[in-house]
Amino acid sequence: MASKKNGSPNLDATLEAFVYLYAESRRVTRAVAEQYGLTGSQLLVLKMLEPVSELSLSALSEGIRAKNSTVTGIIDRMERDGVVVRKRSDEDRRVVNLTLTAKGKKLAAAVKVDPMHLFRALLEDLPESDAAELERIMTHLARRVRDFIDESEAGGAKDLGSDPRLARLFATERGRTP
Amino acid sequence: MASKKNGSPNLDATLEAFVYLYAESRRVTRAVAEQYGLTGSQLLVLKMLEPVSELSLSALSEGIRAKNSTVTGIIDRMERDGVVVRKRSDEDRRVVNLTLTAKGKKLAAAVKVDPMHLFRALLEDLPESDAAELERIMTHLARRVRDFIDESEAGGAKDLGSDPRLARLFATERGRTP
DNA sequence: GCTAGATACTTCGTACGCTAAAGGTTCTCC
DNA sequence: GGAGAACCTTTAGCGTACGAAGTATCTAGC
Repeated sequence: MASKKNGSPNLDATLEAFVYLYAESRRVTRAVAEQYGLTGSQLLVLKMLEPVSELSLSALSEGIRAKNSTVTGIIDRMERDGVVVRKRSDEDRRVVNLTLTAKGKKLAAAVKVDPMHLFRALLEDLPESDAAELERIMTHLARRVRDFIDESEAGGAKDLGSDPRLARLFATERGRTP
Repeated sequence: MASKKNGSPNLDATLEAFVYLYAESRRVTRAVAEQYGLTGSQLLVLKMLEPVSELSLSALSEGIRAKNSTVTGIIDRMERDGVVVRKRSDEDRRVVNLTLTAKGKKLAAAVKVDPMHLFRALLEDLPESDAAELERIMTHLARRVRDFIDESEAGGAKDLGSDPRLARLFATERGRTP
């Protein structure tokens, strides 16, 4: 059932499922965030700040994989809404630390969901052996991607799109049907 | 290695991997699209139009899970760039059908990559049994999410965020550590 | 045939995310 | 003390996204 006759599993089905889950997770995250007057990114930031006392803007940028200037804007709006406050660090006065306000903490506690909670609920319904398999495979995939990206960036190729290794990875030498 | 002592697999690791793959896939898609003067959404549209002779704007909207007014804008820009053309349907003159121009087709052929191609390459490197397992589990997950969403929407709950069933799914009754 | 309502799409207004480039402040290290 | 690095903000511009309102067209029901 999971394999095709010719012995190779149906990658397209896996990819399709992945794409679908990816698209739907965005929608759901957005819908949930909206209930609390937040955007998807803001919910993400809220949940990243919740467990820590404070976090620098750069650290946050890295966490949500966005540029500093993007995060500045997101934090501007969250500060305007009284959810978060900026505070200059005393150790290093270049650094801006972010903390949730009382309102922000209350909000974070009210949103009893991390962005991927729908999947968490579904994962918890999986047979245990499946969950174990999935964990093993997914973490393996993530590690491979991470290694690849790290390697790319260490090589100084800041523009991922023009990385020759990416081009190689993306080249359709296996001749998938067009 | 895949299970924790108490018998339940480590869902957090799976989720973390998923989130990571999700974020990275966005970045990579974007980077690849950029090489061809496209945005991520435009690449998606291109690849959706490539295999068909024409597609209505509504059908496309549904395909990429966006609203008509959003897609109108995306198509505006792609038409401006000479990649795609609009044509009123003859059967139903309300309908606008979309077709790739010669330039669009050439572009689609040049971008030998669907947005998830990085993952395809990685998946192809997986041991076959893993790929089979992953397919089974992922399609199962996707089916469950899809059923859930369909059911939600059939019930007339257009605002997903306020769907009581979602709220239930998202409720942290299992008491994850905050 | 004609009207009421549904459907397909566009337009408009608003907000957000994202980037590159340039600039201010502060730190570090020689 | 000075050069350069690190952290953050500002600015300008584009693309994405949505809801609400508007136009054109189709379909049912009378």
